[in-house]
Amino acid sequence: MLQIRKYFEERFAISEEDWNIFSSKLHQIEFPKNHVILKAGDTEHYLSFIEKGLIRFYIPQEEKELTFTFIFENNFYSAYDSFLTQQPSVYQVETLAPTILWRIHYNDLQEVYKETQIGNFIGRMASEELFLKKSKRELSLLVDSAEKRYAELLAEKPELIQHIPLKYLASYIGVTPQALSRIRARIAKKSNWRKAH
Amino acid sequence: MLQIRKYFEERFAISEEDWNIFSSKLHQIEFPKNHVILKAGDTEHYLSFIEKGLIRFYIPQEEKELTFTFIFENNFYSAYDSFLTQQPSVYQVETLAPTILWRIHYNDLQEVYKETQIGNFIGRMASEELFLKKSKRELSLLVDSAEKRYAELLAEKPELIQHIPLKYLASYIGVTPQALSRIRARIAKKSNWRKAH
DNA sequence: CGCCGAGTTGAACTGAATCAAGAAACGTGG
DNA sequence: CCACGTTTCTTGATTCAGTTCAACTCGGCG
Repeated sequence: MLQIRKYFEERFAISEEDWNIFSSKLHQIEFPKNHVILKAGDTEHYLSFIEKGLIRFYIPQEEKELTFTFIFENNFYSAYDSFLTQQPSVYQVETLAPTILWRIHYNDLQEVYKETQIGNFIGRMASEELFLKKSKRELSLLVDSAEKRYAELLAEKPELIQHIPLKYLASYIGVTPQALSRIRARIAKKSNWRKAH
Repeated sequence: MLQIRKYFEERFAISEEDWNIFSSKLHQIEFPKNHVILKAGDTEHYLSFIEKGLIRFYIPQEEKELTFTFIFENNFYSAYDSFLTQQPSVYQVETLAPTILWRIHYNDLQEVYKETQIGNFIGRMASEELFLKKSKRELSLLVDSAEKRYAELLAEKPELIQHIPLKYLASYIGVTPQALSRIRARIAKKSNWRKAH
C-alpha cells in the first residue's frame, strides 16, 4: 500500500483526505504463477496495482498467441478497453510469476470520482500514459528491426530475460520464437567478440 | 457546425445548454492544400473538427518521413500528445486537400470542462477511441502482411487512393513506395483475373 | 519544350517465416 | 529425489516478402 502512495506522490500532489478515500477501497489479493486473472470475453471490473510479481496481456488464439504487453511491479494496470466501457475484454490477463495485487472495483472507483478532486485527473493521466506508450510502440513496429526492438527492450528492462519465456517475448516483438533465438545468438556473439578484444 | 452537432448526437445525448456553451467557442478556419497546420516542435492549441478536407499526421525526418495517420471529414482530431500536456508536438500536421476546420482553443475547452457536464465525458470518449484505434493498428502491424494491411485500408476507406499520394500510404502501411507499387500491381492482377473468369 | 517529382518495373540481396529435428529445462508422479 | 514426458529453446535448410539501387515512364508545370 505504501508503494501505491509513493507512486502517486512521484507523479502529483494528493491530499490526505483524497488518499484516505481512495485507499479505503483497495483490496489485496494474491495469485500463483501462470494464473489467468481475466479471461478474454469477461469484463474487467478492477483497476489494479502490482505490489509484487509480473503480468502479461495477450490475445489467446489457437495458433499464434499474441502478447501485447508485460506489466511490472509498482505499476497500475487494467484491461482498459473493457474497464472503461464495461464491455467484454479482447485481452486475456495472466500472471507470469506469483503476484500480489491491490485493486479497486469499478463501482468503488466511480465513488472516488464523485467524492474526490483527484479522480478525473488520475483517469486522464492513465489514458495519456497509455496513449503515449502505444504511440511509441507503433513507431518502433514501423521503423525498427526485430533485433533493435529486442535490444531496446532489454536495455529498458533487463529483468525480462530472467522471468519471461522467450516465446512470449518473441510474440511481443513481433517475430517467431526461432527468429528471436537467432537474434539472441547474434547478440551474444557480438558481446563475446567485444569482451575478447 | 451542423455536422458537429450530428457527430455528438450520434454518440451521446448533449443538452441544448451544453451545446450552446461548447459551440459558442468554436471558430471556423480554412487552409489550402499541402498546408502545414502544426509544425513538429510547436504546441497544439486546438481541438479541431474537419468539416471538409483531409489531414495527415507525420513525423518529419530527413530520410524516411513517417506517416502516422490520416483524418477524414466529419471527425475530430488534435495532436493529442501535445494538446493534453501542452508540450511540443512530436507530430506534424498537414492538409492533403483544401480543408475547412471548426476548432476550439485549449483554454476555451477548459472553460467548457468547468461549465458543462459533458466536458469530461467528451474527453474520456476521445481517449478511449484513440486508444482502441491504436490497439487495432498495433495488432495489424504485428500480424498482418503489408498486402493485407493495404487491402483492409482500401476496404475501409476506398477514397484513399484518389486523394492520397502513394508514398504517404506506403509509409503509413510500413513499406517502401516501391513495395506498395508492387502490391498494387499484384492486387490489380488478381481482380482482373477474377473479372475475366 | 524540357524538367522534375511520382510511380512503376527489374535484379540482387537480406531478414524473417516455415518446416524439421535435436538439445535443454521443467514439472509431475512414483 | 530421480525418471520420464512435455514443453521450450536452439540450429539448419529452404522459401518468401520486402529493401535497396537503378533505370525508365508519365503527367504537370514553369
